[in-house]
Amino acid sequence: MNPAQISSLLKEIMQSIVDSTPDSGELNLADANFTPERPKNRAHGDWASNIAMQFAKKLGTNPRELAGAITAELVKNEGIAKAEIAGPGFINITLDAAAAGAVVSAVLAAGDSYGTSEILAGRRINMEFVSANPTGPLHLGHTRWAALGDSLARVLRAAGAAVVSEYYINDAGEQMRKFGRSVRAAALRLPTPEDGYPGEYIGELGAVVNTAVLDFAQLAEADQLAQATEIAYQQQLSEIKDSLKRFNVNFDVWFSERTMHSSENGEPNAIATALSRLREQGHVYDADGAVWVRTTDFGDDKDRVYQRSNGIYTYFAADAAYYLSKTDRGSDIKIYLLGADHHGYVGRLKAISGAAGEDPEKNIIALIGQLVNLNGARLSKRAGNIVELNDLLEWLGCDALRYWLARYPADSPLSLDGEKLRSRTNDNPVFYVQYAHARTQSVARNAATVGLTRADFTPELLTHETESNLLGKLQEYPLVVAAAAQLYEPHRVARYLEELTAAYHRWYDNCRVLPQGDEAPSALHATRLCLNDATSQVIRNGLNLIGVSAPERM
RNA sequence: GCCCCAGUAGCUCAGUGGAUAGAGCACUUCUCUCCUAAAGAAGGUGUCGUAGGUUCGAUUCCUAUCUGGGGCACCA
Repeated sequence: MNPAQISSLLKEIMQSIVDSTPDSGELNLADANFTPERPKNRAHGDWASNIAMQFAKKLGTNPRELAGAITAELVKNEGIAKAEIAGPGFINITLDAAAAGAVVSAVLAAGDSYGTSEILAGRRINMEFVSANPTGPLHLGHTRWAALGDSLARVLRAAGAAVVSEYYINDAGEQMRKFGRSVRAAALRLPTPEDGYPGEYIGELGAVVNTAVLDFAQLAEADQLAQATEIAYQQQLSEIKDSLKRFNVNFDVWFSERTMHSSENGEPNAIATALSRLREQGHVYDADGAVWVRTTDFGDDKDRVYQRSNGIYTYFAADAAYYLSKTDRGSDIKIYLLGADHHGYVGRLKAISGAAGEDPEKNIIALIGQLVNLNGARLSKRAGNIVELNDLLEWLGCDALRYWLARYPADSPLSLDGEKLRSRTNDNPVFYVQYAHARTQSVARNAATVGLTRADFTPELLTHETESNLLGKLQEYPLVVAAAAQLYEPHRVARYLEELTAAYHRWYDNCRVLPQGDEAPSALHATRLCLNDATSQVIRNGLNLIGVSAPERM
């Protein structure tokens, strides 16, 4: 019996109580939450519900009395060993061992899909994250969003949403020109221009340009700039893609800002088209020679300039056109993962959404995250401690880095501690979790060598306290994935895995799976082997959601 | 000035309105002739920043306030 089944059972019972109570016509059960919780305290049973407290007042009774009526019905059901009233009106449900053990076969039958659901089915979600300028390598500042975004995309998909993950490439505008000038200078061995990009990688890109273009120095300056910009851009972008690939981060769409500036056959480009759309909606006005959008109508601090008095579109214009493009390409919900230093963005984005006739509160989800520290030191160019993603991967490995970045809520400050991430103890949770998986695999391998099979699965034999705990954890997994998806909080999966593997390790120490010595294999051994395998499966599924490998040996 | 985020154990941090607020680390002890000891067991910590409010019930929601971080361009 799983939480979903208990939930519908509770709902059924409540409905019949409501139906038989006079003057309860306005009571709406649809809004109530019937999903039981896993109590912290084992003495409170396997599952607990607070619905009696939610409804007592509305039914003109007190919580304990209502709970009594509900428990009387509950115990009539097969699989429920006990249903008790506790405290102010909690209902504590204890399952019999067979009903609790049924989760094992459910997990094994579902395999990789255990934990997936359809709760977000029909949602079309666009997720934009990282979106670093293609003018330099990815560094620590980008890695948190890469890890979090990719994990969230996986979690949302597991909940049934249609997700497009997207990287916006700022390949137009002043930063690109600056980049081009810097690379040209490097290729010609000239000093870095004022306001140019520093860094060794610029020199390397200059070398790439010289290799690609014969007699680069002989070209006219305009051609040099054009070639240097283009070649360095392509090179840098492909390096970014490589880094993200090594980081196990996938993007479905690489969206080039340039495509919105260009047009075919004299048609207006996407940015101009977006402007006329906004103008038709009546949100655009002209003042001081510039073109403005009245974003204050939609809660922004101040109106924003769309096209400057010199005719050049602002960055905001590209953002607006890009936003509309996401809608046009079929996404209802747009998720943005932004650093705290960009949260000023959000007001503008919501204003665009409102101006386009959407509901900003529903169509935009802005996840604002705190920046990452390294060994306690703030990251800054001045301090010279910008660390490239590639270096971090080399130093710490993809698994440790991704796990660490995924286990904290985005809005929580986060510090990377190199020593800790390299350590192989409880200090470093990724090893703890991965080790548990390796253990499950080792048990399964040994079972094969002693000829233990899974045929005699007998769930009612799983009666040890540590078994009951472990079963409860396995049962919880789908709830955790669903909550992580609905709250956009992938870190819940990581935290859950730490609890699950702790339960596994305790069980492992208390309940031996394999027969010892000359002992003949029994149904208990077989049943425990199944529990071992089910745990293994759930650890794998969870690690996959956060993009971390599940090693078979360590 | 306005806006966003954080404040929970000595440290790093969990905690979608519920029962005695939890992990890990650090400290002290135990447990491997037998499935991976990268593990497990035992030992004690809290004015949940402060003050009000909302209700059966608040670390969680609201208001005020203190402290720390970040943000408020015809920059990109």
